[in-house]
Amino acid sequence: MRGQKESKRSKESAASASGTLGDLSEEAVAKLVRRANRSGKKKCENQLHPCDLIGKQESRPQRDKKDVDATVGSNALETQACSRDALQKVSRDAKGDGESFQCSFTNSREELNDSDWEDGPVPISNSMGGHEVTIEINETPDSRRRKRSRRASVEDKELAELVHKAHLLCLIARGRLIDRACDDALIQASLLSVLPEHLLHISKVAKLTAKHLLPLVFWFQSNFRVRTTSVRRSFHSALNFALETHEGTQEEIAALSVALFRALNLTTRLVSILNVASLKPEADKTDCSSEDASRLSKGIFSTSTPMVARRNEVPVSPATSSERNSVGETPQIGSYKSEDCHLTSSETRCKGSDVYELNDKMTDTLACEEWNDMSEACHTKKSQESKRRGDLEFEMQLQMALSATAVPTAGIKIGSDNKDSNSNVAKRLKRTVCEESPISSQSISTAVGSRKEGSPLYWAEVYCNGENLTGKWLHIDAINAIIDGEQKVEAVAAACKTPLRYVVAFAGNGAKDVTRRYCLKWYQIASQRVNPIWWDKVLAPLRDLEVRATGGMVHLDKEHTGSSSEHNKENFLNKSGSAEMNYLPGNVNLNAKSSLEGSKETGKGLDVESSSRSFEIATRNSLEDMELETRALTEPLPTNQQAYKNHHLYAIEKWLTKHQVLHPKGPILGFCSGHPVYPRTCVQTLKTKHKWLREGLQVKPNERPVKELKRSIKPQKVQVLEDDDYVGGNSIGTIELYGKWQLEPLHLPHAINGKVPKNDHGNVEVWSEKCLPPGTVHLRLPRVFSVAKRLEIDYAPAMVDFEFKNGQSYPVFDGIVVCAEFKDAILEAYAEERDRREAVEKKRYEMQAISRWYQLLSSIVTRQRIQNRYGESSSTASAETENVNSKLDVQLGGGQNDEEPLGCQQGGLHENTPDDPTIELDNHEHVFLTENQSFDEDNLLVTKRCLCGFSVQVEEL
DNA sequence: TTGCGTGATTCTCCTTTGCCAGCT
DNA sequence: AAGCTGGCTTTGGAGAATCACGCA
Repeated sequence: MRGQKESKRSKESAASASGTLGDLSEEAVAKLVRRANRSGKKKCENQLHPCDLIGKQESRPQRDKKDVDATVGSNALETQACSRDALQKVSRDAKGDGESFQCSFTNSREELNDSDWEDGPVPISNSMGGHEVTIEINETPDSRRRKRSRRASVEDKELAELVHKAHLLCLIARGRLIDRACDDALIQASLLSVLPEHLLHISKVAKLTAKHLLPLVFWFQSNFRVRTTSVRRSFHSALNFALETHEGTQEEIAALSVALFRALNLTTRLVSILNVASLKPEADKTDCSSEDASRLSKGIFSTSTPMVARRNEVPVSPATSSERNSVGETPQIGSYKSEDCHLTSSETRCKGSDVYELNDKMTDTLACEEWNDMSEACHTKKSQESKRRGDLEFEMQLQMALSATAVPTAGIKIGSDNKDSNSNVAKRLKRTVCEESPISSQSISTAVGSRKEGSPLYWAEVYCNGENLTGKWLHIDAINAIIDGEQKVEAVAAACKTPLRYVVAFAGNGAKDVTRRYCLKWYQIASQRVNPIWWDKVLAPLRDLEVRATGGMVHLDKEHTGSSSEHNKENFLNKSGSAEMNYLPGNVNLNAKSSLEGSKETGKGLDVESSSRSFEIATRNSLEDMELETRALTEPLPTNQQAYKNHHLYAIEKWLTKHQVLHPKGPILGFCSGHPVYPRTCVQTLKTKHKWLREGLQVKPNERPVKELKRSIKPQKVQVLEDDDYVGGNSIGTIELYGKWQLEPLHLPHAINGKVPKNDHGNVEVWSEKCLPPGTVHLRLPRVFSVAKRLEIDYAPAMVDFEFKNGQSYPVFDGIVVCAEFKDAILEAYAEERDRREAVEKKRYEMQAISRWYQLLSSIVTRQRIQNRYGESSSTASAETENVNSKLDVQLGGGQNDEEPLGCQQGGLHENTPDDPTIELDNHEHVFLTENQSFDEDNLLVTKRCLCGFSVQVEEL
């Protein structure tokens, strides 16, 4: 079983290793669709639209041991029909679109789970048919226990990973599409045509800095606004429309800003957070409905931003903000202050309640969009009546927030029927929305951010050669007029519950992962990202394209380079360091390591310090790689212990596994809850002697085991172990573990005089090439041992693995190990043997064919004889026989020139009228006399004839 | 709200060198 | 008679991973 897994893994890795981006995506999508189709049947049973709930409960009243007392109205049939339709729709979705399938599924499950909001009796009034349906659910005391969700199986995880990968590829494709649109000459020219003349000079600035970009960004932000509604059309035409109306989705406005920067000859990237489906099964369950609903309507990227007006609300601009303040809007949620520019975008952008109500309804409506074909009635009912407690709480939050901030509530439309319940809910609400807060708190209320709305998803990066002496990619969010706010992105995204797992910069139809620039807590997202090898393979071709588009040479001024590198380093440290971050990993040489890894990755990496001595020119790309690598190595120490469990940089002893040890035990980088923090590089994995042997290493003499583990002994094996010590330990029930520093290369005995050194079992363990005794070779050929035996050459069976069957391990052999000098002789003999075997096999095959032909012909003859004797009695049988004969004539007799796949025999069968009329056909036995047979030299066919006129053609072998 | 500790549950890894009947 | 093939009583325990819950 493990072997199968490994072969599967190796196949996958081989496919991914050799495949192009297209292959990778094709493979991932194909797998996904296969899985979706396969699991579709299984899961569809559980997938019911929320509107199916009643029907479901009706049909299975005892389900989950809940006592359901249902008075079913006359609409039961309608409900059942709805269920059927829903199921059919789900099946279609599963075949057509894996993602929507999953989302719909999750969505429906979420709805199901929402029934868990209320405990105890739940009266549900059904207004559809005028009949009341009352369902009382009495939960048993241990129902909470049972609610524990089933843990994700391996299959679920694989499916989630496939969805994740496919989604990533889709998002990358989308990003490239937008990036291409940003390069459109017409759009760029149009943008330039509306740009004030004084801003055109920015393209001539020699040393571009954030300050130069400030007026441009302000102008853009005041002239373009974001709306949430989008029309289904191609992105390019949508972009044109947005340009025309100065209004568009966040995606479009961000693209326009990038196009504008590019039109001004600024090296610009479009940066996007790839808000991808979770890698872990059902992790998105709770927020799938809103998120996916927005995705469904707005394309793959959802569009929203925290600081912009919604819907068709009057755009917020610096020019108009004062007016708006005068009518009561609050000061704003999100203003960033640039370190360099002290830029403040102090605008009033509190989200109007009507807007949010719209969003709520939109969300619900859109979530149902997938379903609305199924049942209009169900849909209507849902959208009108299924306001959940979360929605009510949210509305109350808004109401309280607005009253607190004196926003006119005229536009707020909270249903009067909900007011009572709202007041109850409101008692529990202590937070207010839109409260003013300092910038450090990111100015985003978590109450608002509790939804995924409002997360920054798009921005631009402009290369400013005047920044940091060596140049710098500058974060510019033109939608919100934020410059150099890269440190804030993570916090804002976190506040909006948008995981910052992938931040990708697009340029020149390529892409580059720049997540490191925006993410300080890498350890938190590392586990949520896809396998880095796969990700690197996907991005590799795109990275080249991106480098070609944005790469440029950076002249490092010798006078300043040293100081600039120091400055950079300090800058990184200051940005990434926290109060607890007083140490760097002691054995990590920042420059050396980052340079090394940067070089590995790009092949062009240059160390700033070394470059100050030997190079004056570095590429932008290499400098950026170095910056990102430096960030990777200078993460602040996490403040919670559990983060150290799988942290890539740091470790605390408490969270080491039993096979891990700290060596050397130091330096201590800091403390977390009193536990000393060590560099992860100090963590060494321990293995038994036997395990090291498999890697071609052996323990040095006189080395003591670092650790001894107790070993559980199976009862039936105690006896065995009493007689023979376990291979990894020197005493019963103990496993001795050694570290890598206690090892040396494996020294195996040499093969002498053609004798292969064998182990106690008379074989050689070949875990890898390193495990072969010097002077020997491993011949992995089937039955090669017989050749060696025949030649009387010493050999040893090569044991390559263990197979676990029936509770026992059995060795798996593959080929033999022989002395190298016999290799050629054995291979030669093996080839001869193989030829001989093939010849024998061929002969056997031909004989078999002849035998089968003989059987066939005999049966035909017998049949013919019977036909001749009894044929008159049955005209039907006669017709049949005639039919058969005619076919045979064509296939056998008449088909002399036809190709015969067997190629060994070809026969013609001719039942003619007897030449000699005296011959009795009834008891006649065919006799083929030699003088009557003829030989066709061209076709090598012998025609044998009987006196009765019967002839057979046989191919001469 | 976040983090920690604990307990419950589930999953994964590790284990490790036949034997025999029937068929060719 | 020798060699090959395939089926057997298809483990079970430890530890890792994950989740829920209470508490601070």
